[in-house]
Amino acid sequence: MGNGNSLPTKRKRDPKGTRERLIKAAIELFTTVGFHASTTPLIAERAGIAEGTIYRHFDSKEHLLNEIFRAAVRLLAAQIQEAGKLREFPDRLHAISATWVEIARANPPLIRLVFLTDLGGLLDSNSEAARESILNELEKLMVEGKAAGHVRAGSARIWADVWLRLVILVLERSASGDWPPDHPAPQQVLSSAWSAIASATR
Amino acid sequence: MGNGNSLPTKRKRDPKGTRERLIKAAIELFTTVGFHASTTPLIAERAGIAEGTIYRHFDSKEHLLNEIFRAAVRLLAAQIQEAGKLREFPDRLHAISATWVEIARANPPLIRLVFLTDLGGLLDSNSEAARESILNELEKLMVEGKAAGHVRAGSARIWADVWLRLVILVLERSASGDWPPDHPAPQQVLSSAWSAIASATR
Amino acid sequence: MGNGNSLPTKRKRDPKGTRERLIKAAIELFTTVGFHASTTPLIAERAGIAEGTIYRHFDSKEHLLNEIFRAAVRLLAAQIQEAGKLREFPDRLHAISATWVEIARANPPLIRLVFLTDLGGLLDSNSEAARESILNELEKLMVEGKAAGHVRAGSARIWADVWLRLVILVLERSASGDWPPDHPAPQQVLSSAWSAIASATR
Amino acid sequence: MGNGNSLPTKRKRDPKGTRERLIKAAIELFTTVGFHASTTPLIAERAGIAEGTIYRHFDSKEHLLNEIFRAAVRLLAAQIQEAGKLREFPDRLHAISATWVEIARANPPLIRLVFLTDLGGLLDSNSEAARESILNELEKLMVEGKAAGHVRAGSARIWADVWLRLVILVLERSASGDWPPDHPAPQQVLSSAWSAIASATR
DNA sequence: TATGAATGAGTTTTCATTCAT
DNA sequence: TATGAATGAAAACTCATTCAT
Repeated sequence: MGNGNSLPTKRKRDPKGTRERLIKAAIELFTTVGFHASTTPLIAERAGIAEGTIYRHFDSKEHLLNEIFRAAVRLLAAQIQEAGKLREFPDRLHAISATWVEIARANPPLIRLVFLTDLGGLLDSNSEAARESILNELEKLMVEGKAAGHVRAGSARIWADVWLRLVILVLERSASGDWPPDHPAPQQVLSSAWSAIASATR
Repeated sequence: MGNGNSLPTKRKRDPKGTRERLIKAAIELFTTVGFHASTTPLIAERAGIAEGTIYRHFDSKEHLLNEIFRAAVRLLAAQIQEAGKLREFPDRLHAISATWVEIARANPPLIRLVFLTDLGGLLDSNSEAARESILNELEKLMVEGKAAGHVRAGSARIWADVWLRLVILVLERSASGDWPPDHPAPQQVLSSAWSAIASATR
Repeated sequence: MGNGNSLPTKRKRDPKGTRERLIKAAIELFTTVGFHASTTPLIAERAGIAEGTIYRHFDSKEHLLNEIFRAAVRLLAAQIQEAGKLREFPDRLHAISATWVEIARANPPLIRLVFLTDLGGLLDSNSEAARESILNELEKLMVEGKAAGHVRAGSARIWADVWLRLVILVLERSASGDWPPDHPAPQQVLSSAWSAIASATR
Repeated sequence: MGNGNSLPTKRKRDPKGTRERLIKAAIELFTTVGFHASTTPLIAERAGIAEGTIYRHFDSKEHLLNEIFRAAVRLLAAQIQEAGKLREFPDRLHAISATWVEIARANPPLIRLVFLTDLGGLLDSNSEAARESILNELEKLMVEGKAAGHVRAGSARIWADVWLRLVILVLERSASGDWPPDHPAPQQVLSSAWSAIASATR
């Protein structure tokens, strides 16, 4: 729907941004129609560049995907690090989910790429490791949360996964616009996610 | 390698079974390597039939996928209906998850097809409706659960989704064999799923 | 030069011969315009088949080349074997060159493929071995020729190569039609080839 | 304005030499990997210049090939002229082959380009004429050799070709390093080449 | 019903060449 | 003169689908 550009017949030079436009077009397509349906002619057209130009910037379509993916993961993982600086365990989880939700609203494709698009078999080992790192970081947090008596008995890894899945639900709906900032659902689900992993402290 | 000859050395006739074998091969491939990587030559080879034979039974590869998908959904949805006959709300949820976990262990591809494989853009409207029906049925259950004071405040639909996502986590690990029947994690996560949606009633 | 076929607009089925026509078209193109200029669309068009059909018969363009090449080499090598049955050394060489010249006249592309077309880097190890086998067989002959006092001092391998190069000159001109059967040059050059390797017997 | 940045970390200026380096890189690549595999990115990289710079010096890749080829042929043809000054016919042939062998050892790519690399279809008419000129010059020599009773009966053109082919064998092996200066084979083959074309006088 | 050779549109990728700087 | 990002036509190859048998 409406990409504002309109350079008909003779596009030739936009002083800067070929690579940026390529990445933007690719991430949008990958996260909407999927990797296979994002053909190189389509990506090029959406980016307003020639098909061959893709290969000046990336070795292959898979390489393009992996580079974009890792950049996205890095951004999200950085938020976990940042939250680690807070004192209280629940505050950390809040901080992470809050920032991620903001990102989901500001940049839905990024969230979709990392959490919603099925990239099975397309990610290289570096990318898989990057993806793992998110769960690993969350797991570390959960270990500390357990030590502080906040988290249920059971594997910290599992609670990291449980919490993440419910957060992803929130991100998904936030990214789609179904749950705008003033909607009550995000808070409800995040609170529910907390209940899912919290120890039944009295 | 073309053995153009015709020495029926191998399999030739299973009077009943061409269609079954085709479906089995397709579901296994779709859920392991994905729809695009499941090429018709590959499906045919795995099913032990000729490529052209696929089109005796299904109009297209997408049609094949959709038929299989709907059959799988129907099976799972039936368990919800079945559980609806039980009196107590929590028992119903237990019954559903328990049966699904059994299915996941007995027939991992089926569970993968419905819950784990990304089929974005490949499902027709009938199939999408079938998929929706699972959430719709769960939602109905949640409505009743709310009426009985078991479920948190908030949209029943949301709690259906929350509960389902955590159950899917269990199904995923059960289907993969990571969590065998005697593993404690399934019970922990299912209990966690209940906490996620349960009202804090005493 | 004029492939006599003429099935316009709607070619569809020629009861037999797809593979044969493909091979014929390929060998003609490889030996006239070269491997790189023999594009798959061109080969297909010349063979009167669809481009994709090439790949039902051969894994790749290189595979196609190698299969054709080896078949051609086998044919030529067989003539050396055959000649080995003759008693006298000079008769053997005569027999080989005579048969090869016949082949060159009857099937110029075959000779071109083996001896004239530059296939550097395109042949797989099997094909290279096949090509070597021609020189190896000739070398064996030369060893016997030396033992019988017919061949000059020096490495038998070298005299095999020397003799072959001059025979190739004859084959080249015979294949091109420059030297028809009644032309004196072939005999002159073959006699010259003999002088090149013959010991200065008194 | 030069290039905006300015960290002359690498090579930058060989005031004289861009064209030379380009030619050197091209001839090496053409004669080792072939014309098609000698891509412009590769040539440019090997020459240490930018891809676009090739087109400052040559209209096209084919043009580049042809210019190089003609320069090489001119060098070799000059040796024939030079040898023409000698009195005796056999000395002339000796002189030519000796100089060429030296060139083959000093500059293998040059010899490969003219005699060994298959350039079918890539040479323009000027280049073809240049290539012909070598045979023409040799033919003239052979005509004189016949007049002096040194050369066999038959077309002088043919004996030029016969002699050349065996000399090429020597050049090939000398260029590859298989036959170093002290190896006996070159003399044997050159003597054999002489036998191939010499009249059976005496 | 089953076959499998044949199809041809479509895919990713390469590369000689151009042109604004 | 030199650069190198951008181009776009063309290459090899794949695969869902058709159809004569």
